[in-house]
Amino acid sequence: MKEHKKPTDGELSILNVLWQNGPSSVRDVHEELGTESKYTTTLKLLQIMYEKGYVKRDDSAKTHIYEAVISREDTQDQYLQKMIDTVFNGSASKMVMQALGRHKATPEELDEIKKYLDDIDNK
Amino acid sequence: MKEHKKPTDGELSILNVLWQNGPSSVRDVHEELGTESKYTTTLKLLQIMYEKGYVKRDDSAKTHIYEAVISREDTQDQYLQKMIDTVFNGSASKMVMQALGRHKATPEELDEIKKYLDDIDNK
DNA sequence: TGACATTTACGAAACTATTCGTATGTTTGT
DNA sequence: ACAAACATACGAATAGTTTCGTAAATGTCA
Repeated sequence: MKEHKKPTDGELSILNVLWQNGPSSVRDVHEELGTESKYTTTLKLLQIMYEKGYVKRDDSAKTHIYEAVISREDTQDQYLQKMIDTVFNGSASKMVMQALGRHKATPEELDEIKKYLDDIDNK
Repeated sequence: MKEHKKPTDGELSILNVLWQNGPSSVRDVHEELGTESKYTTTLKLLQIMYEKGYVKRDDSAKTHIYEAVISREDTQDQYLQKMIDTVFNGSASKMVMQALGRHKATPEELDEIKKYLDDIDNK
């Protein structure tokens, strides 16, 4: 729940891999990314993320294993908060409605969201 | 509905002023921003935004007047789409529920969203 | 062992965004 | 007209991110 700075785009794509797959080697991450860029680029990024405290690593073996330290939810919250503040003038509801309007959520999704809203009310 | 690249943070803060206040001089924008940075920084940013086609300008008088070309809604959509894709794995409903979850929305806003959902149903 | 593959470490280039200093041009007021 | 105030143009410094080349260390296997 600490406050980290918002990860960069490159860092975020790596975090997505770590959140999805759990602790991974640099090579695992690199291949999962399926990126054009070189292996050492992924390595460098992970090293930077380590210095920033976004990931921890097990370097007891030759091949280091990296693991996300910041949670997906907290990171999502950081992005959400910033977007609400800077793009939607602080209005979460505007953002939500815009998202529902243009992305044509399925009826099932809309029902799910309604239920969710009712749950919030009944608390 | 054209496709521009996503504005940078600095550009976005300027666009917010232009959307809010309409066509404005550099000085108007600069003062409205209330930023620490110098006047020429705001000027430079606006000139760059002009080159990128984010704004148009009336330079018939000494003091140029800038006006947003890209719409607030389209820009919001660009940010939303990117965030949904990169942070919420493509799920708009996940994003919505996370946004509503952590007291980011007031009870009034929640009601507003409910109404909005009902409207969608009844059509 | 010795050649080869794999991995980390490190420095620097490339790119982008932001910031500002300075030069130059234009308007205003006396 | 002339000085002061204000505006734009422009180049360059700064800062952050991403990229990669190269070197050094470690592991593999015939």
